[in-house]
Amino acid sequence: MAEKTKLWYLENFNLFSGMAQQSMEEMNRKSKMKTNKKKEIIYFPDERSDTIYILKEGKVKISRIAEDGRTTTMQLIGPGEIFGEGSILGQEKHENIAEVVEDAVICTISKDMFQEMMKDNPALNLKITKFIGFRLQTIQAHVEDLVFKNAQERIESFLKRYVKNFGKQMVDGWMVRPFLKHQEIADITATARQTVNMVLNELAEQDTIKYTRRFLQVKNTSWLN
Amino acid sequence: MAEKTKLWYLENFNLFSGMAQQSMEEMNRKSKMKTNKKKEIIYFPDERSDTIYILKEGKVKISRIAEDGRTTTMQLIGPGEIFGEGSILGQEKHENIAEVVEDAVICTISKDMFQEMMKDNPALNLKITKFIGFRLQTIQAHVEDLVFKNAQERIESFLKRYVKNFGKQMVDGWMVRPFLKHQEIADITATARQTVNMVLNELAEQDTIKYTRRFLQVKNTSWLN
DNA sequence: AATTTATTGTCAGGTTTCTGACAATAAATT
DNA sequence: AATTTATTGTCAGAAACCTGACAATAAATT
Repeated sequence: MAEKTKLWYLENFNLFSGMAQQSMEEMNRKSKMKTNKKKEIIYFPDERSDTIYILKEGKVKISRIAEDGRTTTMQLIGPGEIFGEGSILGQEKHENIAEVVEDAVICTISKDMFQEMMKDNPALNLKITKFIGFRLQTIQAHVEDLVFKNAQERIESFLKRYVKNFGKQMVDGWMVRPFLKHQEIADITATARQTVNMVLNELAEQDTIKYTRRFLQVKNTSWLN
Repeated sequence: MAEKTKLWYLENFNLFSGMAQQSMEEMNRKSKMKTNKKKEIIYFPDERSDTIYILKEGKVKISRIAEDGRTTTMQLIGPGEIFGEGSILGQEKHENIAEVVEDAVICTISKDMFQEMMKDNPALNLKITKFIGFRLQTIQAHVEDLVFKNAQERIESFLKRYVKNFGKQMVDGWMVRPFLKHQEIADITATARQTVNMVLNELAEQDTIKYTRRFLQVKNTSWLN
């Protein structure tokens, strides 16, 4: 496999699909690419937000911490998504923590340069706009889940989304690897670790899923809806 | 008091402050103004979203309904705020219901015209951008409240926000009028009507607030933080 | 003013889900 | 391979809050 240059990443990015060659090279000049290991923190709450981040590989977790130390995950960012979008929405500071949960390749570009590019690139502008709209919808769906669904339903519908977003279809159902710790699922679904354990084993019991600490396999595909 | 023309409203709108006279008149031509009575529905879920709404007077409630009929309020829109912003974020359909909860004066403009205006009006563009960022923050704060706060805390912090947003400062504390039904507060805070009742009476007990069905008064101002 | 309707007040279960505690297992380290 | 550490499995008890039921009060209607 050929070495992956930053331009290679940018070109394979649907955010930039259809962008002129010239703009592409401009983006390449103006952005930086970095590899971040698991557990690295990309930004903290209260840190100034003047950068936007584009994730090419890996996973990043966007979360919040309460004063008493409790934690909740707002969203999991996967390849092809941007984060830190608050910077282009005029937010001075980050409210969230962004932490790498699977070794990541991240492109960064200063909000000023990005906005400059958006100004004379309507296609990019439109894509960002749609992305923001999508983000807004996602968070509203999160609220809806918290209000209308019970713990078991929240856990199940998260698992479904997780598999659809990050899994691969195989002969014997869907497969995601690596899997998450129960505590991580609990943080995402606003439940307790023990409840996650219970739901997971119930699903395994009825042969809907099979899992170890390393992978999650959905055996009964119709469960995915 | 002079009759309120639409132009009068537009000019007193901070969304358009600093806008050129010419653009102002263009906006006036392109938008419509309407008065909506309490309980009128501005839009339903699944309705096409091709309009943006600017609220000058009154209150509008943005909410969601589950299949089983349960309801939750995502936000209360007050004078000076826009809603239906999904239209300019590329969302085909509304996910929410927008319902007038206090007789309202609403300006509407088609998303196409609005985007046209944004294109050659950087100041307007910036304001909308910031507004969207603010909306995103608000919803994230909603998630945070649901996860970290218990029912009592959610109700209290909603009351504080409500008073700060919609109340007037008086010699003897803050005053909001009209007040909300307990069920409405329950819908906003994702609690039960009876719990709202309990919290409200507890606060009245300790002389923090005083309320009837018509108004809410905060007697102990330090409670507001 | 009398009557009807809507909203608030109160209370007793009942449910859901969390907490804490510890054992069992798997993974990582030595 | 043996030992240490991290994660998962299991359970009992507790807390928070909801549900349902009905009475009391306020508002709206006649």
